[in-house]
Amino acid sequence: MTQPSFSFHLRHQDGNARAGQFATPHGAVATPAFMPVATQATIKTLTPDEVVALGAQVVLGNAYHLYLRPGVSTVHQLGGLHRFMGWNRPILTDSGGFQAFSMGALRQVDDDHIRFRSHIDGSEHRFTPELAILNQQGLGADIIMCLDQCIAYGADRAAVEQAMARTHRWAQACYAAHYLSPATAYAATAPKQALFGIVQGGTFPDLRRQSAEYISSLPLPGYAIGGLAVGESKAQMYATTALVTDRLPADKPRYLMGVGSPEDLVEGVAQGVDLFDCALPTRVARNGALFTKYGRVNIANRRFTQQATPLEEDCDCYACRNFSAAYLRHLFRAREVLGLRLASLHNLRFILRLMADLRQAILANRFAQFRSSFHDAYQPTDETIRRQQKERWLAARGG
RNA sequence: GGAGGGGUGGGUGAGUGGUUAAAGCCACCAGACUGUAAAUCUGGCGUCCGGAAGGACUUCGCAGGUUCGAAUCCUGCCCCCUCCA
Repeated sequence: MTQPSFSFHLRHQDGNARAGQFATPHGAVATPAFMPVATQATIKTLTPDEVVALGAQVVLGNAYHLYLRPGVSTVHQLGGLHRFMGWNRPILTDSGGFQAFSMGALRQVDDDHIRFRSHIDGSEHRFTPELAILNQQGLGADIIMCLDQCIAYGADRAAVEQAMARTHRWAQACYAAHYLSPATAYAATAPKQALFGIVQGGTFPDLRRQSAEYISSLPLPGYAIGGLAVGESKAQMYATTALVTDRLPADKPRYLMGVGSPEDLVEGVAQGVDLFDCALPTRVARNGALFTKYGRVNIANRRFTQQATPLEEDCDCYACRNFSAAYLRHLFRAREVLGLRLASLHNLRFILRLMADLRQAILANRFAQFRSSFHDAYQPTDETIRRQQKERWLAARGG
């Protein structure tokens, strides 16, 4: 399917890391890029102007949440998602497949649909590939996603294979619905939307290979890697990412879904990923965890009580340019809403600046140096250290 | 002066003979969060040893007493609150 408005230009490659440009009807996205998450048509606590000022080029909305509330037709009648949320740049919507994974007891997955109960009022709904496409056409995002089945880490091979097979069938059905039978209620928006496919396969190398090959055989303008960052080790996640990007076409954007943390973004870029989205920076910000170049800190900790200087002296975010770490700590302890906003501004600025720095490093052919100096400074969290120790211990024990 | 009520771990507040180192909430101290059911969740919170399991010791205004055993019962003292005068 030829969609000239969605051209991807690979500007430069340094090792496997890529710097490119992805065109959409609402403007171009310089990659590698991070998409802040606006599940319910808002980056929680921030205005679109603020999000633009942070350096975001594209944001992610969620078709499942917006389908339940306020409803796809409502958004459509109000002029589409861009106008509804006051964001006139590119938007990507997720299909709702991930909610079938994350909402546990409320859903049931069958071969041709996902059935779920609304977390809002308990009412029953179902998504088929065709409905997932229809919903996303109604919302009108620039990039829409195939319905897929994300499966938990630790599931046995048969279950992972089954989920992968469904994902493949659904991808074919989504492709057909979006590109081959456009006579839907929202036919006018469809040509202005790029549909991305999603690779699944858990952490089984052969399944991932198989999935990457199948999904990339569909003539789509971009390909995503799903089902990662769901509990597997970072080593597995990075290895799986590398294995998949190796088999995706070089001339199309690659999108690693649901990633990530600063260190994961650097590693994703190193494996040749172009697009990322993640709730982590903003969610964690609202819970008081802030990124610094030396690692993550909890701003509510006692050690910040008297810190008159900003959390990061050389950070150019609004919070660090105007307030002391002690003030941020105070806002969190006092449960003031400004604390949530300042923390979100800081974390998103940290991530978006990181992406810009990665892009510059690639263009200057110094990605490897950037990567290693980043990791030298950025210390993993206590929990990550504990996990790595456990993995080493299990590996040693297993021989 | 009279009548009544009450003093519990940082705060509040359960507990009225053993299952109580003492509920719950708050505060405090940490940790987690990856295609957002999240301004949420988890752990710790008398002292000492221990990674933990666990163990030792000291606690319920103060001092005595009854009892195998007391935050809980008795006596005295100190302090606080309410109402009446």
